[in-house]
Amino acid sequence: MEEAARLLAGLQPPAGDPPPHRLQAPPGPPQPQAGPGLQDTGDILQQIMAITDQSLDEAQARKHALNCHRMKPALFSVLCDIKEKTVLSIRGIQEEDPPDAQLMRLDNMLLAEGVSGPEKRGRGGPAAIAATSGGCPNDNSIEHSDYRAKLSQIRQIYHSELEKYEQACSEFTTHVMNLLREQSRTRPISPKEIERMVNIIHGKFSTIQMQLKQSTCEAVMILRSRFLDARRKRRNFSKQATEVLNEYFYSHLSNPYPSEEAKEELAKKGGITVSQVSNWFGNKRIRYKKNMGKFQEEANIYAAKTAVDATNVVAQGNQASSPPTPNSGSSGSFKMTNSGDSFINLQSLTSYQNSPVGANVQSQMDSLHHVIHQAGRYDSIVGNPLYSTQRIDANGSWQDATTPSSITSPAGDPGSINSDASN
DNA sequence: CTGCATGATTTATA
DNA sequence: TATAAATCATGCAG
Repeated sequence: MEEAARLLAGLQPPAGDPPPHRLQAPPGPPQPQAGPGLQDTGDILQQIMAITDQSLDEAQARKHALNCHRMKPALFSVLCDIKEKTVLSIRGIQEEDPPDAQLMRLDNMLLAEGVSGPEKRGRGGPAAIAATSGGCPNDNSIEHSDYRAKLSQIRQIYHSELEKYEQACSEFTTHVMNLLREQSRTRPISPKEIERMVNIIHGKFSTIQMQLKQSTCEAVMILRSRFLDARRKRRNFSKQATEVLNEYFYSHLSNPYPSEEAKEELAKKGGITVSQVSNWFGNKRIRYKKNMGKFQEEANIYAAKTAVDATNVVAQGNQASSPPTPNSGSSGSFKMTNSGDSFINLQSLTSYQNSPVGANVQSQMDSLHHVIHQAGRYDSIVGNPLYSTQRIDANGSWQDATTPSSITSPAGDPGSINSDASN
């Protein structure tokens, strides 16, 4: 065995030669100082090298021949010997695992975005498209479904790629394992080494997988940012949403601050989000206050509408259909007592109802109040926002306390405060 | 193209 | 933290 080792040592490539490139052994003569045993070993090696060039059957036959070669056990033990020495140095290279933090981050993000993990098909695919193309006029949901459709597209690609990688990985692993098992008959390969090789392969493939995850994450991020940008692009609310919001606004003109529950209700009815409701009321309050003349017609329409509705509802004895009114009754800053004779008229108008006074009556009073105001003074004060302003001002409710002059001054020019629309 | 309408965002304030 | 006020940026009718 020792002799064989020495012989083999003579076959080692020269120092400068990169060892892995010797698969196709040059058919040149053996080493110059070749001895008799060396010739045999060289032959064997050469045959091994040439095995790739052979046809499969031929290769099989040659392999068999090699296995039966008289020098084979000696060569095998030499290889075992060499291996024993090199395996130690290989051990040290082994452990290099901890790029897991990033992988975890990617995994978490993909999970959070719904790309990986269980599929939740609430309204992602064709169903959502059908719903939006049908009756639902909600622009928001159109964008929403668009976003979801794109996301599910990403998800699909991700999963198919992942599957492909996994399949390729397992195929390759199986292939390598078979190869190694096969080769273990001619050279010493322990099961542990096979396992190690498998791990290496898995490592390589998981690197690819991580790249896939990374690019998927990037795609999702881009999609998200685009979606958010698109959301920033203003889209007008549906008629339904505007209707619902205006109804609430004008029927709660004395205190147009919907509670959280009311906002949710409105959001649901209008098919928009709660924060959109908040935005809308913020905009509406400020714009209404700034130029009431502009809104008078609208106010009339909605006030009359809701007043009629509420009256009908109350007449039927059903009080539950109106959204809860914050500060209804005597609570809050709203003071009805200052609103003058029209309020008294309003009281007499509404007093025919025998139902208990509650939110509905409050809203009716708001609505009717507005109508009465318009009916009484319309011909003389049409378009003058100061009239309505006074009413709100007199109620001491939600007028701007910091700029009372523009509201209370009877000679104020409505155009002068209409600065909002000028930009 | 222009000007107004309008939803969203930003900033200040209580 | 909710709201007022200012501002931004787009939608849309004329």
